[in-house]
Amino acid sequence: MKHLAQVSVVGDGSSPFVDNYLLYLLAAASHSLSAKFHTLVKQQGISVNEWRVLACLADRPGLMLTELADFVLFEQSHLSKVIDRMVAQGLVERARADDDRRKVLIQISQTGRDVVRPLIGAAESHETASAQCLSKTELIALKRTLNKLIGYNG
Amino acid sequence: MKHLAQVSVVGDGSSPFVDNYLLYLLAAASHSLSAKFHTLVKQQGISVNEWRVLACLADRPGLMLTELADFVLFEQSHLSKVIDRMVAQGLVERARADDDRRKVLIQISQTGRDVVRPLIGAAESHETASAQCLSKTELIALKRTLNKLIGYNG
DNA sequence: TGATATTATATTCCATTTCATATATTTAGA
DNA sequence: TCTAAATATATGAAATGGAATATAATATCA
Repeated sequence: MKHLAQVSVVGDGSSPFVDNYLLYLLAAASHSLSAKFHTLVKQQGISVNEWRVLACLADRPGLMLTELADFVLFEQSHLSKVIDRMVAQGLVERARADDDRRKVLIQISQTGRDVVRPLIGAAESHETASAQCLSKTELIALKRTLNKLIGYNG
Repeated sequence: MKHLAQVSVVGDGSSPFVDNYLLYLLAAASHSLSAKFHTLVKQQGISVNEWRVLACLADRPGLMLTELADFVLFEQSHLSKVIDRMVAQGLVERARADDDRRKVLIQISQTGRDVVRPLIGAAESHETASAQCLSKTELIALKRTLNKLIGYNG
């Protein structure tokens, strides 16, 4: 992505709006950092959506579908279809909750774990490489700030 | 979006991966900050894509299609279709460049300007509200850091 | 100049995603 | 308990998005 200009950091209401617009900067940063890693993921034969689901499930096996959807930032109906495909591939399994038979709990399979483990390693390397332009302090501050924003705008 | 846990800021390789993964935090922040504003945009009868195009064009009228696509983070073929719809709505116009008749320059129309102006105001208010949880210093540092990342991973 | 390569955009085909709604289960209240 | 409301997920139709490719214009170079 070509970022066409670096402009003032504090908005004064006059000059270009988008360049200093927080939502744009977040989207652009997310987009440009993702590009290379997503290419790598696809080369492993799994889609970006599948990677996201697997990475979340590696941390939190057995989330119900709606919780997982919130976590991976998908629409519920969308996740339901993504899970269809992943079940077909043997990456995850659906299970009904005992206490509430409406709930579908998503379990990562052994295959899923085998697929995701090396990708998590690759993601960590990629993060390190992508953030080479930041000091360790800056990176920590960035993450702290992003967490604040996420919590505040939940 | 429900952020399920706040975990350590520095990755130690053991505990949950995703919660401290930069790409996830960027995507999650982008997602949760966008939600309310995107609802507002749609209530004005324009799509999020149209808003993005108009906001960029307000700053940079007359970009060629590919440049605009890079800027708004769309695929070229996708933007071509979005522009079709926007031309039909009278929001923008296509013009061939004199110096190179392959190039299509996208011009924002007066209607487009009228539509986007109040939305830019709304976007500014929304940004201020969303970032209430940050100090002014933190917000400036965040934007500076995001710009660094965008530049480094261009 | 003529042939070839490159660049910019549009189009086609197909997968993905969303919106609205249906189905199933549970909860709350009369 | 019975009924209505609420919740969780799935499904179908329609819109959107992306990869590959077609078309058109320009650039390169023998």
